[in-house]
Amino acid sequence: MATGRTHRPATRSRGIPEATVARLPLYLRALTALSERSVPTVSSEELAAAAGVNSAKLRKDFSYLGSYGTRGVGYDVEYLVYQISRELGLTQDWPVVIVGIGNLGAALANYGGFASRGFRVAALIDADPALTGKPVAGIPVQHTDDLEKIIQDNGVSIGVIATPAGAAQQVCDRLVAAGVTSILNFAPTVLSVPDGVDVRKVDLSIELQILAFHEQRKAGEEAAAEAAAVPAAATRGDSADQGPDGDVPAVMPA
Amino acid sequence: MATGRTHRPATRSRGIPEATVARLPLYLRALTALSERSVPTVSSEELAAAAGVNSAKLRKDFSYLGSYGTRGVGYDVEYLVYQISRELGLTQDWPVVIVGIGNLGAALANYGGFASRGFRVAALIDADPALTGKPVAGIPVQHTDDLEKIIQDNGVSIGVIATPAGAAQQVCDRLVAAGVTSILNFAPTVLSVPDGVDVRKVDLSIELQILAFHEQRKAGEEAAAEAAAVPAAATRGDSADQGPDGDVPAVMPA
DNA sequence: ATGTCTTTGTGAACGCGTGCACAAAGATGG
DNA sequence: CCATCTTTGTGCACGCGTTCACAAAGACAT
Repeated sequence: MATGRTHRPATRSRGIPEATVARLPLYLRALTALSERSVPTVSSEELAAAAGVNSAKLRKDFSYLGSYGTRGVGYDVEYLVYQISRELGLTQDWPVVIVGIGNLGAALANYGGFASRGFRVAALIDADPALTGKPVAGIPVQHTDDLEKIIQDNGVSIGVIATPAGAAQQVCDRLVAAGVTSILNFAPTVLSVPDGVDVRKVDLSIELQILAFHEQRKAGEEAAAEAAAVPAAATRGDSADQGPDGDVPAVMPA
Repeated sequence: MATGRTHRPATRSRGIPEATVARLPLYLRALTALSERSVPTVSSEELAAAAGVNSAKLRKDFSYLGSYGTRGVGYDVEYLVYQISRELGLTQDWPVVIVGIGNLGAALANYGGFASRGFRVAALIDADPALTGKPVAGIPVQHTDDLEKIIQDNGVSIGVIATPAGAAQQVCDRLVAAGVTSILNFAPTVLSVPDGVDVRKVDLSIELQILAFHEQRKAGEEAAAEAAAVPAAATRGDSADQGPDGDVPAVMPA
């Protein structure tokens, strides 16, 4: 899960809870897969399993959208695909610009999951003059100098920042000034934006750090379990073992 | 924010709430920046601003770790960096393998944010024989056939999946069977894993879809505001306008 | 038409996370 | 040594999200 949210606190957009909105794309993906297999209807139980959530939660989520199911039968797959798409705004075309065409930016430009969901990469932008004009994923890279013009000419309202951390805030400011109101930020920085602009953050190293935390805890529990398996008077209690629970005061400096 | 969690429900690992764990890397980043500027101490207010959170939340988060502050002064930067690093398990070395060396995998291999936090890319693995032996980010790509041996020889417990969706579950199963217990998944699929294995998911298109939802809502509100600005009897109420609130029944099929 | 069976939609209870507001703790100056 | 000032640590209340459990609704067979 990408972390960071920077949303208006809890605006309950049109009555749909934020947590539900975050799951709609999940349901949509599962439904699309069913649709491709020409499955006509699906029960909340089946769909929930496919999306990896609790069925009660799924039903409650759908209840915020309306009463789209048929009791005793389930949900019509095609109909639900359409309803969720419409709710998410995917029935319209969203031109997107990607700023910062390094490894990550190039990967994003090549990512297939965008086009299939109404997102169109309108332009790639980079500050390096050596890149200007070079095609990436079939689209020529344009120079940062033209950022404002590109945004306005294409009516772009969603921007993706894949620059180094140092450049992110500056790029963000220019995007916002040019009219962008939603930003997906891959740079490891906290962006400050005016009210009315949404920022979502994806941070790869944060995800790994969270995994490391749980990994460490698992290792600690294992060690504790092993220690507990040894009846009583094993080699223990002496060196505090510096396990993840080695809560040594470590000498407060200053 | 990467979405998807697939964690044990609410195990309150060692008493530290999951939400707090997710913010620790944020604090750590801000603190590291301060440390590089040789700032000796920082107040909860300042640090909270730098990390983009509420200061009360930050203090409560830290209170789960222990009483590491000094009233009237603030927190010692170096000390706190150490404590959070230790808590997250970043004081030890975490060998990581990346499976699937396409655009995204290559971007991840080149990502600098790993090495600086105790993560070491132990190996790159891909199923394409044409890639085998080719260096990416200075590391030669190895073939999927050797996956199990690589995991075991390097004592890897964290795996990153950057393969196409179709291959993800199979790769996941092999990783888990070989001993991996934490997985960061970039493939757009729900992975099923046995108990005791943590999966975190990062899905680029989901993030964009959530932004699109809010973007659409903003456009709708704007339109509504404009309509409201016109006193009363404007051209309205006729075609339902098909705005984001055009909740047309749309003819239930089936 | 009536009964049975399946599955939805939701009321209600509960738990987690957030933020306020303040008392306790320590620094600092006289 | 005392007063004042700053900043932490936390008790408390509130709201969101999750889950249970069940009544209502419709399909389907007889």
